[in-house]
Amino acid sequence: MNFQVKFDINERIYLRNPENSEVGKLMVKKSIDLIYQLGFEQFTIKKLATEINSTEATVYRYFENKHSILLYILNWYWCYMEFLVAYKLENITDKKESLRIIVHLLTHELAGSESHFDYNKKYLNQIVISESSKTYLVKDITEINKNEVFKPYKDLCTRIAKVISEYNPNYKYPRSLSTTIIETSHHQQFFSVNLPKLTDVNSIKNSEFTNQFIEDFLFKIVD
Amino acid sequence: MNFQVKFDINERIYLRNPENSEVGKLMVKKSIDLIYQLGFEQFTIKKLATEINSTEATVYRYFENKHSILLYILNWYWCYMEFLVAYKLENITDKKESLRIIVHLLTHELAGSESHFDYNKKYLNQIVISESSKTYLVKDITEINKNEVFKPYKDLCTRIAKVISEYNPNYKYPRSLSTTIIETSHHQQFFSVNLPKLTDVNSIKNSEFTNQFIEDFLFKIVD
DNA sequence: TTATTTAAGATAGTAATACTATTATATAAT
DNA sequence: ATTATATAATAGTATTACTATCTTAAATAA
Repeated sequence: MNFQVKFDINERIYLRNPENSEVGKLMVKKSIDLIYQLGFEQFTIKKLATEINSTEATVYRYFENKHSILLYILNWYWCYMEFLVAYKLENITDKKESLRIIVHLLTHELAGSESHFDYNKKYLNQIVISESSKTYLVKDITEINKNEVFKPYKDLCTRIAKVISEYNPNYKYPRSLSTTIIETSHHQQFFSVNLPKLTDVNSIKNSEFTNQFIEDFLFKIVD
Repeated sequence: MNFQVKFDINERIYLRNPENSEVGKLMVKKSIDLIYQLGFEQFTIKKLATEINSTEATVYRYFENKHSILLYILNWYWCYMEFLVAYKLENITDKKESLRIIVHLLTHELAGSESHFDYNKKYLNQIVISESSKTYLVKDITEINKNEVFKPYKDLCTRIAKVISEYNPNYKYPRSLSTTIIETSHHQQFFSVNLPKLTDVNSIKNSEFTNQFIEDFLFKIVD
């Protein structure tokens, strides 16, 4: 079975919906490729324009600035992750198993077709790990937040918090625990690859290590 | 009682030691003020030069680029934090109490004189919360890490991990747990102020909330 | 005291970036 | 056939992250 999912990304993130044109779609896809390759700081609108055989002016007709492009990508990811959580938890009654599935989803690469039209899931995963905090660690966070651009992240957090509360209704910090496992899955994966002394990785794959670490601590907390 | 502490910051972070001159010291102090006020992205060498009544050329004689200035500030913080942990844990035999002290230190503002010569501790604290991850979430992390610029962070991690292992020698992930409580103290404080829906803050102060959350979380894991 | 070293200040300049504005052209809808 | 709309092409601005050079002031050594 194979299917595609589409999400309505918050209109206030873009000036013109990139989903509605070929250049627009190419723009987002190539942004993912470039941010993965160069890192967000070295990624520029000029480089993106060159990559899509177009001009800076065209890019600026879709996005106000490069921060908006990152936000767009992350919004897509948060929506996709929430969809995946909902999908994979369907018909699972065992709440322990539900939590295990969530941790697995958060710590492993997104599955998905690697077609030419699709976003590169491996790249997207790396962007989430290395760049996602740059969407909110900005001085004008309050202004940006007014546009509800973090709603998909909050929704994902809410959904996970709900499962935590169903598993243990007495646990006092379901939302904070939810964001902690999300953020921890990012920084432990980053550290285990780049600054391994900050972790306890051994020979196993970093995603597997992070999965084990988070599963271990999650159940110690909620049990 | 009042005393000052000095740390030998890794020589590879600066070109000329800012501690050895008045402009140098002023440069670091004003960088803290400006990064706090503007955020790291809006902070520029030009603005810093103007602030210290000097020129960009002078700043560049001390630091290669603005990333190095952030690294210098964070290195100072990590050294200071490790010193504080060592100092506050002196003569404490109860390991549970030791862990409580560590969590308190990580989640509360640094104490310290607010003299004109000292770094502004309130600002420094905010920089640690909002900007510290930008020291390592960069594409050239591998290159940068070769200069041992993250040694103070690793040392802090090692020291906390040691206390965790002394408390519970069977716990398998002391280093990862150590970095997790450090990083969690940052993002939960940030979220509780700026994106409170991602947390469970109520009316209490965000540092107090974060302290309670992490203490609860830590002891459920290591007990 | 004089000579030498050293750091800071003043000034200028470059390449890259994040935009904005304008016009011409191609395409699609009416 | 006309109109609306999007894109491409081009140009331009302000800011930034640097680099280079030259002068001046101060500290140090002979």
